[in-house]
Amino acid sequence: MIHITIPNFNLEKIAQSGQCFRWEPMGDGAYRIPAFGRVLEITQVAEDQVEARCSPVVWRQVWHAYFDLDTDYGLIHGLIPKEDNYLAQAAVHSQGIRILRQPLWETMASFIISQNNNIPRIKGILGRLCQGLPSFPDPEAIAAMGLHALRGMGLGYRAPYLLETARILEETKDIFRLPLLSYGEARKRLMAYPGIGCKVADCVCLYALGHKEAFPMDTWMKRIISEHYGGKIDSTPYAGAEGVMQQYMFYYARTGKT
DNA sequence: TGCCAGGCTTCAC
DNA sequence: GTGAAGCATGGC
Repeated sequence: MIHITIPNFNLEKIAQSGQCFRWEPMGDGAYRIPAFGRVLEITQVAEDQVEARCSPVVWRQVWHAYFDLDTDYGLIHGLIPKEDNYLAQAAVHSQGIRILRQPLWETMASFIISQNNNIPRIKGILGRLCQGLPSFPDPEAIAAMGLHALRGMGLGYRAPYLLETARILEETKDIFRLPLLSYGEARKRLMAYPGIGCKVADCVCLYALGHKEAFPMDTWMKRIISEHYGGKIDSTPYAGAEGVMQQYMFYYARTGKT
């Protein structure tokens, strides 16, 4: 068990921020977090303080990057223009959220499944997909499940998207290439996969590849921009951190009071 | 019950 | 290049 103090770190907010779908709440601020073939048990014990059930070495080698601990979120908050009231409020409300750096394939699969879907149902599908498995099924395992089984898990019309993407990923070995690409290159390459358009590609770029300039444009963001920014948002003041601001606005719109 | 969900593909035009 | 239809499913 290790005790760690981290500025801008709130497990519950991250859990509800819509970027991860397989965290298991254990009560009293504790979560079981599966990633990279491991499971981390971690508890929020105070503001910006957690206790994690792992060794310091594993924390440093695995979870440090997962929780994006090299990024100074205080610095990012400072980029918000004073006159941008909505974003300023969203950032205050969302303080503690970090952009996770999650496994690439799981993120691709999760956001293919997320399209035109709601979060409780996404979690249900992913839970069934991992049922009885020690970790998230790799592309080969998904391909082996076949269309019928995937449909049986509730993927609907997304089943062939996931199946084809799994097959192509196996062939291309893109799992090793995508992390080496720039944001623009990675986005373009991702969009060549069936079931991955600009929004899902941006989610993968942001939540798996660490490209914080990615700004996933979903129905919530479109509504926010329409209602609070006159239909067009200027993100140049916080260039390079667009994805973080997007996350704040998304979380605020979903959980904040009106 | 009907609407909607962290959209994408296809097909007009 | 832009716009609209169609898509499976179940949470609310």
